Amino acid sequence: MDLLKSLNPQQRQAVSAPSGQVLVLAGPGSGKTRVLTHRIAFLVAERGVPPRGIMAVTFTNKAAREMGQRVRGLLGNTGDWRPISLGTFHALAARLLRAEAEHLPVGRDFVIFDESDQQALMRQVVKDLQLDPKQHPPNRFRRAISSAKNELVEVEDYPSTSYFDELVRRTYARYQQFLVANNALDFDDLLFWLVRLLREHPPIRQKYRERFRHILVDEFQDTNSAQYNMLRLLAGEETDLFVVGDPDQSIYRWRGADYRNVQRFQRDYPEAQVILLEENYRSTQRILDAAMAVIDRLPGRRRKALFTRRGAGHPLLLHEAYDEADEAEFVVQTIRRLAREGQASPGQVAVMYRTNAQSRALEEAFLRANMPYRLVGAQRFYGRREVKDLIAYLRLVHNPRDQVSLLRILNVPPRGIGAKTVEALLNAASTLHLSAGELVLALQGGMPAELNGPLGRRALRALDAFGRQLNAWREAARSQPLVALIDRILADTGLRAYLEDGTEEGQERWANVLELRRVAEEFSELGLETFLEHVALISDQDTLSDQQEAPTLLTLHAAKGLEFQVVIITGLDDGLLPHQRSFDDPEAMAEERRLFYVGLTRAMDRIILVRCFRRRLFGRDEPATPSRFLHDLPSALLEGELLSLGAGQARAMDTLTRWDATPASGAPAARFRAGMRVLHRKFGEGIVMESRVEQDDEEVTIAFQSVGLKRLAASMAGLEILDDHAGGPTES
DNA sequence: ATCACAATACTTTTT
DNA sequence: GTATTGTGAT
Repeated sequence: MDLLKSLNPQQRQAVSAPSGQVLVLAGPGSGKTRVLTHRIAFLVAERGVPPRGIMAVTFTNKAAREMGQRVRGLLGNTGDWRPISLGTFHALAARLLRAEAEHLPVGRDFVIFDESDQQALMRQVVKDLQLDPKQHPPNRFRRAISSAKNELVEVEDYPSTSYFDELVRRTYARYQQFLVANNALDFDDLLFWLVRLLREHPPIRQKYRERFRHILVDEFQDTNSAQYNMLRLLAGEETDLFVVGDPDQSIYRWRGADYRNVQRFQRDYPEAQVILLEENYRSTQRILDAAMAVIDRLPGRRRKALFTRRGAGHPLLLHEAYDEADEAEFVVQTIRRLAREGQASPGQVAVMYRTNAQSRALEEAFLRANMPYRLVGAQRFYGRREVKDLIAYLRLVHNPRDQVSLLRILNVPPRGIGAKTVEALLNAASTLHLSAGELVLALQGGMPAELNGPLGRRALRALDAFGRQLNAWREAARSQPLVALIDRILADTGLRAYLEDGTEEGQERWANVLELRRVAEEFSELGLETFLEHVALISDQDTLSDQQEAPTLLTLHAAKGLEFQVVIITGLDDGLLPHQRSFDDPEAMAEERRLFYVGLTRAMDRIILVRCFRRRLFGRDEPATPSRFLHDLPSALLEGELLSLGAGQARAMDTLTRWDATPASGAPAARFRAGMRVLHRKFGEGIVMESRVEQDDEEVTIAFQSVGLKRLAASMAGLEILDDHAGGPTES
């Protein structure tokens, strides 16, 4: 039949495999997405499976959307079409949990806490338990609890084998209490609670087993323990389970993903059919050879012989730049050149990097060259303060028990509710056994004694006014479309005037608010709850628009599942890729290697690798050495000046060690020198340890008798020179 | 209560 | 280089 005609024998075998358990181990570019979409279409068209009975789980929402479109394309839009359930584990869990909310400690209107909400909550926990946040960074607890949840470890089961673990145990318990009080679940809870629900309520489990007779999972190597357990619970004897993955592309271990789920699957389902896809339809052979040279150094894996019929192709190009700016400039020029020579249009080029911070230099170069670009990264938008603020308003309207959101916006823009007032409010709320949000809502002119006592008239009036607004918004949420609610909030709070402070930045902030409003317009029919869920579960990849004819800038992680004609990987320095934080952990180093492998295998025709001698890290220039992964690439596959001890390296060393006494022209001469005795109006007397001339100021490090070492900006500090015993010019 | 500036601490990757 | 917290002045 038509569906199978365009496939190779292995793909065909997978697509038409009998219902049961199927594990497809697919190399990069082997058409695994095609296999999945064809399998779904095959089930519907050939086996007569109702689309409603199919659950397909992808890694990102974008992948889910695309898969839906592709399946629709294969089936044609005729007939009585009902949408297939497609989604990510988190979106799926959120949906099922809302449907079964009576079994949860939170209401069906729960909100989803993202990482920054989790952090805010954890700060409250640490404060509540009277721990010193300096000594016990809330973030460490957050992380420990997150991995515990991913491993399905309950609070009671958390080991207390060390002092730290004991603290985690305590914070974990309190953190969960706080979440419930906020009527909120965090990312990890979504999975954890669903597993619990399915485990403890056989009727519910049975219901979904009957509903979803076919479950398909993409990117199976990046599932974590909770997800795997969820899968096992959802799949009964009768379920057709079809998972696709590539252990070599597992890059989310740090988030709890465990590629050993692939082995676990084979152990748990010994009958499962295993199908291998090795033929590559994406890359040229040189690219595959390079990728294999990198990945084959990993021990204990099943080797894949990747091959293609696309021919040898171009060698990989290696370039060493001087610094980040130079690196970025090279990237821009290369894209220009490729376009000029007709090799690749800019829209077919991807620029990849290990850390988000690296995008800055690149963006600057693109802006300077007046070249448009697409930046993948939801953080950039949804992480912005003003965007988060507006979302917090909406969340509070939807769920007044959300204290994290309440505290976030209670005084933004300033409305006369300061720290004292907040404290009194929280105390009163806990005495009255209400959430702070509910208390504010209940005020309506009548003040309980708990607030009347400690607070002055002005503060009471401010709280009351806010309560009235919040009530009005809740009414608007019930009766009016989402955008009307947003407009009402914006008008009532005067957010625009607050944001637009006359600076360019202020304009941009307001523009971001409008952009969020525009996104909300698309959710007018779906409503507030769906909108909030969307913004909570949105992924980086989701922000990649596919229309523009511009190069794509993205992290290597975000590149998973994508392909480009030309891939430029920047920052191939040791410490960046592999990242320094992975050095002492072999498993983490293996993951860095797989990450590089993922980047390489995104390319269809060309790979360009770039690194630089000096890199700005921590705001300071540091020398960099070439990535150790570069040494694994056979030189036969490479083109361009060789790394390490080439002429360039010698030049760099020279630059690094040369004594340069003459300050750059235009820079002010240093006023302070090591050894000087100086007087500071607050810190008193001290001795200058070091002085560095910055852009148009001087950064002085001074040892004070009173407070020890301080680093100050000379122009701000108001230093008085007592005497000048300095020996000579100080240079770092 | 609010602002402005200064010091501090932290940046791997993200659903 | 950035986000958040802390401090002193108004």
